[in-house]
Amino acid sequence: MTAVGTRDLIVEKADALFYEGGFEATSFADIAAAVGISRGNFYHHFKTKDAILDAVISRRQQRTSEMLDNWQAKGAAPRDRILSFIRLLIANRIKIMAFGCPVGTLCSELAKLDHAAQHRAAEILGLFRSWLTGQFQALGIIRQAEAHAMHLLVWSQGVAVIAATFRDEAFIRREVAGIEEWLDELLVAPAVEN
Amino acid sequence: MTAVGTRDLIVEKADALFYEGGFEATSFADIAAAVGISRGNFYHHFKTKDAILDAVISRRQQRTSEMLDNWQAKGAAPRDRILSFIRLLIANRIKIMAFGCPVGTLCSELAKLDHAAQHRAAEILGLFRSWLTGQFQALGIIRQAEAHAMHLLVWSQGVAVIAATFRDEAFIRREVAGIEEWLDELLVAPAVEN
DNA sequence: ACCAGATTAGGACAAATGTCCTACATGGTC
DNA sequence: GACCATGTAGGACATTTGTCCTAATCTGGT
Repeated sequence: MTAVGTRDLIVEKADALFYEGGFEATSFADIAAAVGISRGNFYHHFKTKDAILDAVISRRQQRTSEMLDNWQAKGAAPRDRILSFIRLLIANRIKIMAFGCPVGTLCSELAKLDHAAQHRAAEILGLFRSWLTGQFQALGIIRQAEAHAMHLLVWSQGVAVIAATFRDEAFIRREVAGIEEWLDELLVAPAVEN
Repeated sequence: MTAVGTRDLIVEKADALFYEGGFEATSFADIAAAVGISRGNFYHHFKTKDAILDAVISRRQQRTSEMLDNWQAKGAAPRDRILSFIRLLIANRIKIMAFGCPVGTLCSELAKLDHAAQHRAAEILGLFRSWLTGQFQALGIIRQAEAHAMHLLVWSQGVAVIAATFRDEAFIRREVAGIEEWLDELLVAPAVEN
């Protein structure tokens, strides 16, 4: 009926609530209140809480893919594409300082819960991993491409955890500058290293 | 009565359960079952769940302090002390691959819950931060000591998150080798950088 | 032998949880 | 106007949650 279906609205609100409060701590009632529908009505759209989580993960996978495709389509140099990834930390710094990385914290929580969906959540980080690997390969860095991609994931996830712990914006900017410096040093390194 | 008091046993078991399952997802019943006492008996030792969390955090603070003091007392070179910190990732790799870093994941969860104890949990990471800063200073690296300490925290937290997500032990070893390399490059850098 | 305090088991309690059912409203199709 | 699929509200349901009470048991000191 509505321009955006109720189902999509549920997934959108659930995504935000899972991010800001955690999956386990978010109840059906919380989501229903955020969407503005009755608790019972939920059952029509999602049979279980896990089904909502599944939809939330699918939505994140799709959005991530779209974002990466957009960066890819812009025709920018691979270096600039990698910088787009790094600067997500700056662009989302307010929420990161409050709740950490939406993907990293979800993966951590689902790992602890030993939840069936943990591998699907990990795939989101896998999308970044593959895409970053591709960027390094496009730069002629073949042998170490995957390791560099993993290192960027490590660095950004670490910044997110520490940023949420100490709530220090200057720290984020310092680390991001450090990542960019690291990247530029990589790109002028002799080809034999790659 | 027992060699180790019931209260201590509760804190110990709660600590493990919070780590392996998360604070929110762990119930009184879970802890009682792990300790082997009745649910009601809990109230005698801890009035609320938050009180248990408080005791767990205190215990972790104390254990962390003891560990850092031990490393300090061993008379090793600051470089070796820093290596002890880094190699925690190797020593605890099995649990880290399953549940992440006990401190980092706790801080992340409490941040999301906006829990009153989140700052006390952050103090545990603060202990590492101060201690690492002291090691760099002992190495004559003054101006950048704090930044280097923060960077080590970032790196190790990032490794923990990614290790728990992808469950890859070889990756952990590769990153730890990278951290050690980074450290050694730091220590041969011209003093003007410090 | 006795007692006071500490410790324990068992369960009560209201509130919240995820799940599920039924009845009503709405809007489009024959 | 009759019909049907879809969406919605309200609430039932058993279970679990954190919290709290009471009564029994244990222990160490006198």
